[in-house]
Amino acid sequence: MDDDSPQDIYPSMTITSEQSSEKIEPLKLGKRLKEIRKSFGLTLEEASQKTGLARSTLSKIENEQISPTFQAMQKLANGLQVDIPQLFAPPKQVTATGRRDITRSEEGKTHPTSTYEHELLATQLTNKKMMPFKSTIRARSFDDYGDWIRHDGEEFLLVLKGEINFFSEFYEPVNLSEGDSVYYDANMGHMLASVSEEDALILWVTAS
Amino acid sequence: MDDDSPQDIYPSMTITSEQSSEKIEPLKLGKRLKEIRKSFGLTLEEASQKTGLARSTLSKIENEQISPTFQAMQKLANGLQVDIPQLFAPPKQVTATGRRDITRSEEGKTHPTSTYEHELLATQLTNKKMMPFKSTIRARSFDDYGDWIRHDGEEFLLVLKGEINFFSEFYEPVNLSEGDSVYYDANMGHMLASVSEEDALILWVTAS
DNA sequence: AGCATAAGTTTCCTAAAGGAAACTTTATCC
DNA sequence: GGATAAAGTTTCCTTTAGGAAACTTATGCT
Repeated sequence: MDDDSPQDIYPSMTITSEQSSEKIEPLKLGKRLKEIRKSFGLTLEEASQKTGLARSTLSKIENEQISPTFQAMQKLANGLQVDIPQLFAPPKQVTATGRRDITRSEEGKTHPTSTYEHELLATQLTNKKMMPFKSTIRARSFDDYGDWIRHDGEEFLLVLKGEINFFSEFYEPVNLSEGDSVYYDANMGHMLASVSEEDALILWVTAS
Repeated sequence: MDDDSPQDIYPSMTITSEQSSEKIEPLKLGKRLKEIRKSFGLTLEEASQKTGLARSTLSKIENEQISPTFQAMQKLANGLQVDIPQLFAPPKQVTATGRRDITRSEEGKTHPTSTYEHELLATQLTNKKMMPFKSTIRARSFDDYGDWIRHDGEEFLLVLKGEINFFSEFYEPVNLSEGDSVYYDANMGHMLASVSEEDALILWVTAS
C-alpha cells in the first residue's frame, strides 16, 4: 500500500478539542439563513413563497436588522425543510476540529462480568455521541440475568461471531447469527444469550 | 437459523413509529418553558432576573399568548442555562416506546457507487440517533475519490474483513486490519481505501 | 377565618417585527 | 455602452412583542 503522507506536519494522536459554554454570543442567524437559502439556490422571492414570509422580512432577517419571532422561525424551518435546532443551534464550531481514536483489535478497555465481557473501544476520546463496544456473550439463558437490561438511548448490535438469542420486552426472542444486526430502543428491556458452543462475539454501539 | 415468530401476542415486527414531517405544528414552547422553569424551582420573578425579560413577558410566553423573538429566546436559553436546540427542538417523543428492527445478513438497502458499496441497516426505523452501515470498500487509493469526505457528526468504524488504509485530513494515514476500529469527527476530511486483494468489508455507524 | 405577602395574569403603552410597495442595486441582453 | 428585467433593500404603515404597573389568584401565618 502506498503511504502518501509526510508525517511531520500532523498533530499528535488525539486533539481533544473542547467547546466551552461561552457567554452571550450574538449568533449570526442571518448569515446562517442566507447560506442555507443560497445553498438551495433560492431567491428571496422564492424563499418568500415557500415560507410565507414577506420578501422584505427575509431580507431584514438575513441582514440582522430584525430578530424574527419564533413563529417566523417555524415558518422558515418548515418552508426550507430544515429543522429548527439545526437552524438555530450555536454556530457549530466551523473549525472542524478533527478528533480521532484508533483501537487495535483486542486493545480496548475490558470490563468482565459473569454474563458479558465488554471491551470498550475508542477510550481516548471523551464527549462522544456514541459508545462502541465489543462484547463476548457468556450468558446462556435469560436466567443468567436478574432482570431486563434497560437504560437510556438507542442501541445498535451486530453479531461478529457465533449465534445469539436476542430477548426483548415487547417482542418474542429472535435468533441472530453472524452478520445479522438489530437496532432498538434501549429503554425497552433487552438481554442477550449465546446459543452456540463457544461464546458469541458482538459489536454494539449506544447513543443517547 | 430458525424462523423467528409465533406472533400471537407480540406486535408485528417493526413499530415504525413515525413523526412525519407534519405541517406547521404548534410546538408547545410555552409549556416546555414552564416545565423547565419549574424544574429549576424558579418563580417568574426570579426567572425574570436571570433572563432579563419582564415577568409579564415570561408569563405571556408560557401561556402562548405571544411568540417570542429570537432575541428573547436567546436571553431565555442563556439565563436558564439550557441550550437553544434543547429548548426549541420538537417535542421529542417522550413515549420512548420500544422500537426494534432486525436486519439479516445481506438484507439491508444497498447503494453502490464506484468507490463504496453501502448497505444501510435497520431501514425500518426512522428518526434514529445512529445510522449503521456495512460497506464494501472498492477504492484502492486516494485518487479514487475527488476530495475528502466531510460531513456532520461523528463516525465509528470497525473492519470486519480485509485490510484498509484510513486517511484523514489532520493525521497521517493508518493501516487497519480485521478487528481494528476508529472513532472520529466526520467533519474532518476522511477517506478509505482497501489494501488487500479482495475488497474490504467494514461496519460503520454515524451519529449527529 | 382574615389579613398579609408572594406568585401569576391582564392592561395599557411603546418599541420592534412583519408586510406592501417604492426604491436601489445587480445581472442580462441587444 | 444603455435599456430591461430580476434580485435585493428601504420606506412606510399595521400588527404584534416586550415592559411597567395595576389587578387577580394562590399561599402563608397568627
